[in-house]
Amino acid sequence: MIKLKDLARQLGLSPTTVSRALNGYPEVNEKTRQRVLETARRLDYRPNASARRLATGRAGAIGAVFPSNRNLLVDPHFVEFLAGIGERLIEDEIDIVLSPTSGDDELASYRRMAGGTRVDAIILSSPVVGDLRVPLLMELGCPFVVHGRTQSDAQHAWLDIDNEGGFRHATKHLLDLGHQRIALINGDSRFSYAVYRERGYRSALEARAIQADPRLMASGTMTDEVGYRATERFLAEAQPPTAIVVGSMMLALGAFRALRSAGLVLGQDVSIIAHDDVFPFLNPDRMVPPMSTTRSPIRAAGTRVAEMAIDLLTGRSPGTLQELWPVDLIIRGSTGPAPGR
Amino acid sequence: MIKLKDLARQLGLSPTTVSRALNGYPEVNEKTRQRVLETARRLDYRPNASARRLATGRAGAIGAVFPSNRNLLVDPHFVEFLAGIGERLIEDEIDIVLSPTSGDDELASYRRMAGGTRVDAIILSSPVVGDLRVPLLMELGCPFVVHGRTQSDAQHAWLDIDNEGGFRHATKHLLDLGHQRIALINGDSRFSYAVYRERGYRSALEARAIQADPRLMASGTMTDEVGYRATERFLAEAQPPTAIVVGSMMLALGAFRALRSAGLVLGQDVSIIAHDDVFPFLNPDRMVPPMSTTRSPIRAAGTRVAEMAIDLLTGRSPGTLQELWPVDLIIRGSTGPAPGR
DNA sequence: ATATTTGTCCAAAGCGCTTTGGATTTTTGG
DNA sequence: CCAAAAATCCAAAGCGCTTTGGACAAATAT
Repeated sequence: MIKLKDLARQLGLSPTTVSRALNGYPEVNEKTRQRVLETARRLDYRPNASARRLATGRAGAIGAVFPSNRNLLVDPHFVEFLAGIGERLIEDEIDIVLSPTSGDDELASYRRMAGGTRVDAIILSSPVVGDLRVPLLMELGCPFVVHGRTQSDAQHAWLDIDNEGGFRHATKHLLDLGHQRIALINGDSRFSYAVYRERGYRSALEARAIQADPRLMASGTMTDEVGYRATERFLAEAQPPTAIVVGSMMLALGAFRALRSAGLVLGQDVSIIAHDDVFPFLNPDRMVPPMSTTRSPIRAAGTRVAEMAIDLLTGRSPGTLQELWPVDLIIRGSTGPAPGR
Repeated sequence: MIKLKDLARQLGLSPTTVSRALNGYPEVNEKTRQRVLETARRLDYRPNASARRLATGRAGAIGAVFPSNRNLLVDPHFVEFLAGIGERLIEDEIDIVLSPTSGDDELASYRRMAGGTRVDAIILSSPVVGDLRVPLLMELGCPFVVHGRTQSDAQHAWLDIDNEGGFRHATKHLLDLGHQRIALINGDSRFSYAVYRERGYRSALEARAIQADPRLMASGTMTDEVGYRATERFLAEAQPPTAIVVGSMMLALGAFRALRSAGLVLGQDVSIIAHDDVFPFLNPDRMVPPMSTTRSPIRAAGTRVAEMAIDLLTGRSPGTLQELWPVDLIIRGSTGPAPGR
């Protein structure tokens, strides 16, 4: 393994000059730089990452905590989001450092990451209501970006989608189609996005002076099964819903399954609008009937969040890095007018 | 951010002694060690990771390449496997460094990881037939463990499950139940595990002098959709199969869906045995009917592979780190005797 | 009693890179 | 043509830790 000093000796130059040539500093003759670059390539020189990190004080890595502890389920949303992060970070040759959490000491994982120059910044996803990680990271003084919002007033960088607006819009659309009893299958209510979504749902109903009915509301992990059971429960009601707003495509698959079991036709007997985070393996357009969705690619969010993390490192203040992305409503075959109208 | 020198001054000791006390070396008085440990905790001392890495020459991290490029699909298998890795690595406070791949220069990602002390070892998953990554890593001299096998004779560490045996066993079981036309829905045939599985399937058929029928064989990405389409195709045959061996639960879900669409009853008209990598969100026991499976938790494999990577770093030779795990066959309600028997 | 070992601790030399503060040469301006 | 400015390069001092090779005192052996 060749090192900088070797390379310098090889070239008859000082390590200083070689380092500068390699890192694009101006105080080196262009001809020399080319010579250095060429020789470095030829000798397959790879700078020692640790040494560079120590000298610069930058880790060249961004951290994320692997939330595999939460009921042992590795959320595909997180993974897709991570893929988005990766897409951006690779451009700057920045690594992703994953710190898996064992058990409940999730905060310890963050503490470990933030301390000791392991990473330059941390990306935090799926915040819960009153998330303790945010104050912790603020206290530790580690730069971080949140995917989602916390209710705290802390001035930190975040990127969120307009969950409230999206769900209000979806619910309003169903109301416009004449639906009166509209159910909600939400994500786990501890997560702050679920709170915003419920808020949007409720506000659309209230605008028509409709009282939200707890018997038509469910929440849980975003799995097929939860969607199935919730829908089953709704259909057993004396007055079952004619439309359902659903928090994810996985949940919607379960809901779809339950409808079919009950002999009901999607888009006719019951309408569904589901939130689509856009997974490569789950295309709402290719379903039968195609699924109406509120849409916001979570992968793109990851890419942008990574970008924001990089901005943070170049000195931008966290307060100026806050974005709320709109959510599209895309109407397809799974929504229709309320039956008998 | 307090550093070792500060801590030493604070304690009236030399940095040497403090370092040794902290790292558990014997040549330090037990009382002194306690005093150091206590003060370190009180002052919240966190050693600089880069400095330590530079001094020790170890990165304290293990690398994995994020295969998000392969048709943009982040495989849940990979994620669950990663979770298993994390489970083990956290015990030794070892990070996972994820290097996302952009486009087709996957090899470049490996090269980048292997060079420059970024990681101490690399974990390589889902090898394809004639995988180029293996010779590359051998050439680069970077320790690595493969999850799966390559057909090469290279003496490297690997952990694989007995895909061939598992699928032979499953197929044989169906034959024993009187099934004559047994289909196979396999994973993408470029992956070496798919090759082993097909081999197992074929050998069981051949043992009964049955010719494998290409019209009853399909392969592709492990998604619900692929499973659906493959089954649809099988059912359209003049002589449709009465049983299907399936490469994953996702594929099986699609197959199940197709059977239902065709008005067929799972476990009666058509039997299915699917390979179960054990996902927390997909329980074959809770399906209706429960799904018969060949079972091998991929998460546990991750944990063991991580362990092997650690062993590799403590000097064990790669050739002694090769394990083939058996695959259980678990019979549930989705398998029954061949119809009319 | 002295010689040897053992237990504790420390000074200083790295690890491989970046970066500060010149030194030396070349170019420019008057 | 000479002084000032610009261009080009370098020596050496870190970055914060680990580790080698003692130093010194206390315990043990001779």
